[in-house]
Amino acid sequence: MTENKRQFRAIKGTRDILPPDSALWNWFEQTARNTFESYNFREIRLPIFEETELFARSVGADTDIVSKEMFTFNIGHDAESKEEPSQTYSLRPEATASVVRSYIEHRMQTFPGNLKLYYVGPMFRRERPQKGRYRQFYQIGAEVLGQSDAAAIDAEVIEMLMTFFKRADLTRTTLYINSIGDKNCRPQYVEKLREELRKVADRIGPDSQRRIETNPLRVLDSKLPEEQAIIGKLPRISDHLCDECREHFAKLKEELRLRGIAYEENWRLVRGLDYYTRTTFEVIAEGLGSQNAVCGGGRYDGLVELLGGPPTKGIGFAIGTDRAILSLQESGKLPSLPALAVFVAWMGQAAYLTAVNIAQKLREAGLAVELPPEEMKFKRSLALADKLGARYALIIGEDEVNSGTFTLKRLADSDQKKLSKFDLLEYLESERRDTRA
RNA sequence: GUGAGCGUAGCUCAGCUGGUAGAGCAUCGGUCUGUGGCACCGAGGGUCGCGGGUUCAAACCCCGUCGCUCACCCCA
Repeated sequence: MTENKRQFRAIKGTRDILPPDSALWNWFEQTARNTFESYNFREIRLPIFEETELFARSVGADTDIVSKEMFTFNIGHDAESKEEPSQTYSLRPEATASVVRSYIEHRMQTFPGNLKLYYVGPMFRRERPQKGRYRQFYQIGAEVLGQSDAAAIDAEVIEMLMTFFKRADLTRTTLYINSIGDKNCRPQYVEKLREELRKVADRIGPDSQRRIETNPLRVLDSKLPEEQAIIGKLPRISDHLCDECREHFAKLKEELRLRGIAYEENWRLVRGLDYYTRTTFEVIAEGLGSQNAVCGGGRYDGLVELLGGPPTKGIGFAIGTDRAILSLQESGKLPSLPALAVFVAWMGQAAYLTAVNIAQKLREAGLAVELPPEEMKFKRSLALADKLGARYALIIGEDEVNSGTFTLKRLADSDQKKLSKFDLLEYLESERRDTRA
């Protein structure tokens, strides 16, 4: 094998986010941060790997995510690392488990009020990649943990989410909500659903048949056209919620209405993670493939206890950044992001010193400046400025050096003027303020 | 894990019934020693994903393999 010629490439399901896309990503994530902080959420930064057991316990050992989609590795098995005990770790497939682990570890129940946290970062699932699905993908998520399970919390979380989408100009989305009951009423419903499904088992596909025993709720989620009529006649959880859950769901809808949040009830909306209770919600967007959910979330009142913490209520969501960005790009409604402001077109060694100095000044003033490291032919210099998308070319040659001025040329319309150093700084700074606002 | 489609230059693609590769764009340079976008000229860049088979001859046909894409499952 001649390994020296081998081309390395990003491994399956991972990808590079290159400029100018990276600017769009930063803007999107920054918009989320700004929105969330206006709701008094604060950022938590978490490890990207944890003990495998944490995910098994929280997400659910029988879920696809844990049973076959985690990147898991062992350390401490070889002699060299004998200081550390043998451990099995996994790259996080989602972040709620880590937030809850951190909540318990740092006794955050002693923090004042409801704890409102958000996170931004990569997640890892070993699935077959397709449109809008990657093995390393990115999520922006938020969680509220505390003693209260008031429907107003659910509503505020959803309002915040939809407000963010609006600010990011990710419109043409649909919010679906549902309640899947709690540990009192859901098991009864699931049993009833199972009974009904057994009666029609011969008329549904093998996947759905299998789920009758493993996870009857998932049958409701089936997309097979031939199963739709049958599914439509199955008992609905909304008719089988206990009084508390029914009231909570009614309250949520009332809260959403008074906040002006448009939603659609979707009795077939079930979520794949074991820890959800009561409120579940999902946002789908246009311009995506079959993976069209850009956000999923719900309430998880038993999770903190399940992981060994005090009785605590919780709710949260996770936005799929890759998909949201994809939808944004498909919509064509992209924001105009800061580009190169000034290209310094200098000629001759006499101008070089001036060029270096003014570049420093302009950068200090917050402008993006490109200073060619080597002398270029003037014509090529302007051509390059154009190709780099600069708004201005700052021309410094013999004339300018002799007269102590600068020639500023606006590339868009070729408008050109001679300015003193003071006027130049003044002019560009005010121009920057105007375009930023 | 399952299925389908596709792999020719950095990108988008052409290449007829098999005769050992081309265009546009992009990049770099020239026409053009202080004025970009245009035009013209030129250059670099490809073991046609890889391996095997059939054939006098394979980018093209056959088999295998790898990769990518989309879909299923499931999920953001």
